[in-house]
Amino acid sequence: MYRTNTCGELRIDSVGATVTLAGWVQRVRKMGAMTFVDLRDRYGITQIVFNVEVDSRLCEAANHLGREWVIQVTGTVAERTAKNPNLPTGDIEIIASELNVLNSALTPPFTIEEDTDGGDDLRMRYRYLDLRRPNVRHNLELRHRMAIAVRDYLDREGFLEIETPMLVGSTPEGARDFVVPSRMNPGQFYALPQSPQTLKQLLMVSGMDRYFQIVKCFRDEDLRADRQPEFTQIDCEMSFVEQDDVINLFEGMAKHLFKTIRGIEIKEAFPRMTWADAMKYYGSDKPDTRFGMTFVELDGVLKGHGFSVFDSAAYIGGICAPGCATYTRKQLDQLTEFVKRPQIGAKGMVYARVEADGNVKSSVDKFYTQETLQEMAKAMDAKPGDLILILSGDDVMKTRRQLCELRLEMGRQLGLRDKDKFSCLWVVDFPMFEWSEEEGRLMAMHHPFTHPKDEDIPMLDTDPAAVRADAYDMVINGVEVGGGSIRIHDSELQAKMFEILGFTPERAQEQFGFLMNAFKFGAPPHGGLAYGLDRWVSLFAGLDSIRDCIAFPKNNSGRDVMLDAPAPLEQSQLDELQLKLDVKND
RNA sequence: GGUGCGGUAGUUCAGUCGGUUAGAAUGCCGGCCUGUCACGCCGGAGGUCGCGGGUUCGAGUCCCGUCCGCACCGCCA
Repeated sequence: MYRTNTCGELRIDSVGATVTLAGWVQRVRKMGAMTFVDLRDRYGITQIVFNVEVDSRLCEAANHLGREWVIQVTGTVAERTAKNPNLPTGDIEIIASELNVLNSALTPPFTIEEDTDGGDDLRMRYRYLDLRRPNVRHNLELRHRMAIAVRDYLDREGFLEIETPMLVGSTPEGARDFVVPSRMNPGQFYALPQSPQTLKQLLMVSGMDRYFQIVKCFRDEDLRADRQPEFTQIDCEMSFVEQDDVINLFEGMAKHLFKTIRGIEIKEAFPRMTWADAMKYYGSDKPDTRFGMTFVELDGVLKGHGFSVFDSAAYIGGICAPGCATYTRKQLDQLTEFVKRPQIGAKGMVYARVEADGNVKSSVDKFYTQETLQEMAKAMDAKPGDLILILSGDDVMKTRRQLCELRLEMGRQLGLRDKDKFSCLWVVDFPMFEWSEEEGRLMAMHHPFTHPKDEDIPMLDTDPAAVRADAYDMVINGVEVGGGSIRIHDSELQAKMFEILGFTPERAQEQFGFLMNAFKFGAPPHGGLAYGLDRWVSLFAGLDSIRDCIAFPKNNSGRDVMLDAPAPLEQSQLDELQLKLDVKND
């Protein structure tokens, strides 16, 4: 038996017991005739004492232990003379009578502590050491607890967890596929699923009624702090439901997660905001609603006064930053620089302070009378001491996105984006399609299986761009944590959708015939939703990157630097697959 | 595909206007120390300044290229 107890469980009531512990050497403190060793495992840290007077040879052996050596210690639990209140086991220590080195270890390249000195790259290269650190481990423990809570909730709601294949067919719409060559079918390829979308719809045709799966999805697109090429979805689908049924059930799941994981009880229903309002008031389809500063459109007030920038603009919008009239010229210049950065792309920024006496002083005073400026302040509900920031542009959507960035930056500067505060909402009534400049055609905003709003179906023929969808996203603190839709279950409507998306009937049949054919065999009305598990965990753990809650993530270039993948194949493997490479090196 | 920031000791970083032997902290090694827990004190070792080229009497520092990392834009039905 390697151990009788873990390094995290012994307390004062065990004093006198003989125990054996095993773990990693966190630190050795030599005091001369006495040596302390902090022994660590997943459960905690326990202090081991070696004393020359008790056993000089044992103490000498302890003096030669290195960091991260794996040892086994037998001894007696004793009450400490000097207790450590920072440690759960801090009231006791083990007076060692036996020491067994199970394995020595090289000195780790970075410290295995709460705040490591290792950079991201090094941590990923030695991820197995990084995972020994308590905060990374806590994230994985949180992830585990969330997965358990999800299964618990969905099981009680009658959902079946059903696995769908990882080797599926490539689909043209959506993200790029990761492809897998088939040896038995030379020249042909599987694709890894971007999501189990069509398969879960087929499960509804099968009458499974309520399905879920905690499942890996794969997308061969560029990475971000919140995007990995393989990520985990809580994927769900239900039959005989309308939008409200799906929203209510998964709002219930969100509340269940908040309660069981964060101890936060949310009684009231999540607000619902139309996509159009989200764009109008926040300039984003995933607004951070932890704070206000919503957009006010100022075209009516500020146009036609001879200021050519505004007079020629298609959109003028402002936000009111409460109490920020004290911003210095330097701070305002920095904000202007911020919105002019290439990633944001605004041409400039106009500001106006509401002074203590109610007068408005702006950077464009020479174009506007005090009366007009007062009218603007009133439209924005600005009070003395407030600061008004205005952006304009000739593209409404682009300018709103720029103003969105400015709003988020102001929220950050004013400390309004507290990681321990949560603001949830549903964004609903997404447009069915969006125009793709690159493709020169309409693309499905959600996906091509999304049901249009019943009242908008007549517009499919006349004005498809105006059609709204039965699609919904859940947004928390500006993070899209999940989304879904009611699906089309009628083969003719599905065929029409492909036609609008520019598919020939032949190609639609070739790519999605299996689905449209299935719909002809009695498909129930159905809909569903997928939550992003990585994002949920990151949100609850307050992480800046989803990498910190994934055991073995990829780096910015999609590489696993520990495994050194991807990597070239052996020629023999290529031969077996009958593949010839033509790699361009330029 | 693009933009920005970064790459100097095992690690995290500093390094002025281009100028003598490239520093600090931490880690590592050795010594001292009986109540430490970020122990303390003394001593020591440790450098291809990412790589290649250029400018210069002289380059960690300036220029060009390149590789790598991070954040972002495009992209992500």
